[in-house]
Amino acid sequence: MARSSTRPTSRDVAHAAGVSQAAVSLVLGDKWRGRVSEPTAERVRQAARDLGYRPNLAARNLRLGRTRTVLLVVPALTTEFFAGVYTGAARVAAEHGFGVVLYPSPEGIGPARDPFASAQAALDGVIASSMAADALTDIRGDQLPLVMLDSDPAGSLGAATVNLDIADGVRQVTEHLLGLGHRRVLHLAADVPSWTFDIRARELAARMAAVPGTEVRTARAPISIDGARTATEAALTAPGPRPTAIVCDDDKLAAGAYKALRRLGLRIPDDISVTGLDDLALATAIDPELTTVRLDAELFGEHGMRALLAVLEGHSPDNGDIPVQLVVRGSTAPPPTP
Amino acid sequence: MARSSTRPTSRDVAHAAGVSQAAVSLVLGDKWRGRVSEPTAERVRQAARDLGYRPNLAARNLRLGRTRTVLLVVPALTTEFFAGVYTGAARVAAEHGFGVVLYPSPEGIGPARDPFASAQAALDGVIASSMAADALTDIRGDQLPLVMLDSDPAGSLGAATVNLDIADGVRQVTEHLLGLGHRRVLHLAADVPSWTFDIRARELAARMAAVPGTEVRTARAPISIDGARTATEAALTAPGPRPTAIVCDDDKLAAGAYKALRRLGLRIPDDISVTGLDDLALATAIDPELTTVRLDAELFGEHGMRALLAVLEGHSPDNGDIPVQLVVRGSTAPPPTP
DNA sequence: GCCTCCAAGTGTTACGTATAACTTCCCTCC
DNA sequence: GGAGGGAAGTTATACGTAACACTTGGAGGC
Repeated sequence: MARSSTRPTSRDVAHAAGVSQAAVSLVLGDKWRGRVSEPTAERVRQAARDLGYRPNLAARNLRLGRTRTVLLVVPALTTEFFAGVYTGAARVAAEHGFGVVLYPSPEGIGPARDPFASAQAALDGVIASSMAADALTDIRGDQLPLVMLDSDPAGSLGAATVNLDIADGVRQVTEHLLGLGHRRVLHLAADVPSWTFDIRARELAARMAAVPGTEVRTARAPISIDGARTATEAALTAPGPRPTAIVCDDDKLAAGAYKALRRLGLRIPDDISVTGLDDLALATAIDPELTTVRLDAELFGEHGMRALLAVLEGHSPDNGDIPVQLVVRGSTAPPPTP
Repeated sequence: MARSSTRPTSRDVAHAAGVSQAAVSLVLGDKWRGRVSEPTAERVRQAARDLGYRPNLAARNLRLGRTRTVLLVVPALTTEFFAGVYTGAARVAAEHGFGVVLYPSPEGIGPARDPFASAQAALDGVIASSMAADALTDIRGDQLPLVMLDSDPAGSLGAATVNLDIADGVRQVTEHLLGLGHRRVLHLAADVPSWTFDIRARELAARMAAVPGTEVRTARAPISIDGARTATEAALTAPGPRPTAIVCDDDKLAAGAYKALRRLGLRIPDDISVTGLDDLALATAIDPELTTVRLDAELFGEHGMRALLAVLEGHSPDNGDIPVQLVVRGSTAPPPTP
């Protein structure tokens, strides 16, 4: 049969179909109406099929000077949420003929390796989570179009930002707890420097401060179940009146709080209420099911991709935070009557 | 806002350093010892730094005819486990100057879109989970080197396979339960056609059949907490003697079983024991903590990558299943005395 | 003084593709 | 019967890089 070992090129297809390489490019690129006759086009397509021809992407990318490929930089840890982000981004990308390549910034210690060295695909642009901020310096070095997810609009050096309306989520949580009668709250905060966590603390403090006689204490923990358990135990065994509710920066922290409370013999929600943020699968796996804020990860990814496409086309993306929704489940109730 | 309209090329660097493009290529490619003097080399490096030069990967890939990039095809659903697989594979890849690109096969209905169209990077090889098997036909069409993860060695059409020793994990679970005195077991099976699940059923049945007076019933559920809850409730309210233990195909199914048992008013492990498989974060978030089989996802990824590198170099990879380890926690105990 | 050898480069080419510019042939219209 | 025009292609080129083959200017050997 044909020459083996090496992949067939468009020239091989051309030879097999008895036409020039240019004709093959026209036909397979779907730009042949009025330039190549239908029978000839069919002959080319048949030859391509017979040879199992696949265009060489490196060559195409070089020729076109663009790759229709975009990099999504995400933290390696919180995988469930960012799987949703990827799904949404990839869907929108596919609609526009783009591909998405993931760069999970390694969760080990130390700064992320250069994402461009690691994700060796040639790229048109980058979407980056602010939680993978250690990779950011590398990225800014390049002049690649960049969209930041959940990043401080003021501190993003001119990059476009797409944000979930976390502040509103925290507002909903706070109103919910205040409405139930809670006044002493423990804030179980993620021990990760990131704007998206800063904003939680700020909003919670502001909302609570607006009501007289309230108090917010803060405990910091790494984002892991064990870390959260330890921090919660320490906070609750400290002197002073016990909080009647724990507001957690995310669902994983809430799962850790559950374990601490169980150890301390406190019942949820009778003795103490707990809230999360994310609405992961975890939230309905634990008992009682967690009152939390649902973040629509896929919608987040879709908006991120759309923003990047806008930047690539020279428009400025339309901002506007993505709404989030409180989901009330069994982990919150009025505080115990003393 | 110096919109440098085009990215600098190696020719620009050459011009800035007063040398030829070839010299730039030699210096930056680290192949210059004895070919370029040290002062000149330093001038080139400085010019590259000044201009912010980054080699065009499309051009390099085209020239070299290889990309040092590998595709990892994973199912979009079970993200935590495959995050670990990615981490391990990426670590080994980096040691050999390779990059890894993820293709999470879309979890929607219908066959996966062509991964090569979607992950538009040019590729040297592919590692694919058998759980993303719907993408497999596309892959086999190409002649790309392929390594399958957790796939039937006999049915993989000659592709190399790397497998966890799931059979041994199930054996350990079964011995554990038999040792505690359990004789009637419910197998909560994943309703997903995949060799890795088939093997669980086969091994469980074989081990139980070796002991007289035992019985295995099977319930099938999609891999979701709600699906597992429904299936478990149905199985436990069916007529006949109630099983004293539930063996789940993975941890997520076990979480669903927990919810069903709580609804039915059955205590774990006093009334009924439960086991999982994976050892996700979920396993220690639920109460009581889950007895399960720890799969070392990172080690799995490392072995997969090593196997692919071997194939790329023309060797045949050394097979041998990856060991797994039973982790006994609070969800298993002797059956209740009647 | 001539040959050889080596260091330190330069000139050139090919990788596979997409497309602008050109050619050829044939048909139509005045 | 010549001008014009469209259909159906082909030829030629550039994208940015890596590497082979070649040049040049001395230093050293005999």
